[in-house]
Amino acid sequence: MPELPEVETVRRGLAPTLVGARIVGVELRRHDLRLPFPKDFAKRLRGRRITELSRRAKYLIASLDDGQALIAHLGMSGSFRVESIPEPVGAFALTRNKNPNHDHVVIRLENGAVIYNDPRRFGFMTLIEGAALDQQDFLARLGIEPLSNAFHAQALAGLFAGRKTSLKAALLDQSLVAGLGNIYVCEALHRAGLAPDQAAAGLAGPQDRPTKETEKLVRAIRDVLEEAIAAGGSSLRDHRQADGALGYFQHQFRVYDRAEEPCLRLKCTGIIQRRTQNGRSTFFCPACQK
DNA sequence: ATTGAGTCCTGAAGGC
DNA sequence: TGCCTTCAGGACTCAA
Repeated sequence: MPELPEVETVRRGLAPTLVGARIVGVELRRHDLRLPFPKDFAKRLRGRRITELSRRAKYLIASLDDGQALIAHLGMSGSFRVESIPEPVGAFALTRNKNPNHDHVVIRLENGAVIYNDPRRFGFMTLIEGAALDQQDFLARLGIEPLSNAFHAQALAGLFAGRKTSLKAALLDQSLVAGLGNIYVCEALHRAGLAPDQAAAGLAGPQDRPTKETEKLVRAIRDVLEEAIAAGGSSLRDHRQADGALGYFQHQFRVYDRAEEPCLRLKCTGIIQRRTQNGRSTFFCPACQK
């Protein structure tokens, strides 16, 4: 499931191919993903040169030379792959085990193609005027970028103040901190030694001043995201890097998908538990997460 | 305003 | 073996 580290991995993988390249054509194999493609999507992209490939939370943003921006969200199962021309007709060697029936978008460049594949179609793409980027609803609603300087204990304490919801639900709320998903929230909470079901407001502390726990949580989130990016993301189900390589951070999970296995914290003798919280699986160690 | 439940989708995994 | 059911989850919409 692409969360921030996976999207960043995809960005880094695609950048050498996309930045500076001209789009010679776009082929849509269906009219929508989770959302419909905007009107004249292919036509508005054709002939444009990509000037920059950036990321905001789990969104990829390709800036174009005419001021437009192509926004892509990978949903749960979206991935890009790069193919160089000539594309082998009828050959499946380069599809890397992906069902070509789920190749929904082909972006043709002068010297190759970038193909978007998404079995579950929870992703989407849209095209907006760059000047309106910050006003786009789904981007404007996003909270703090967790790898930015704006993400610090004081800010997090302010966001959590007065929240009745659980710590885990608060961290999954993209309007507070943007880019975390189920896996990295579980991992960060374990690293910080914090129980997922405690009230988020408790992390705000008196006068909304950050507590030691808030400081720990900020560090844990940063660390786990940076380590995951360095590992090329986590390959669960079908996340791969743009060059088809697998990320390997899943081997460093300490709680996610480890129910009934021993806690990996030094000297902790707890057993990892799985519980459903807000309709999502939460993995945690009841012994060392308080 | 905040919060939680329901929804979309397909492939993997488990049960019989 | 194979069919059937259940589950996974990001982010939207809706309702309390």
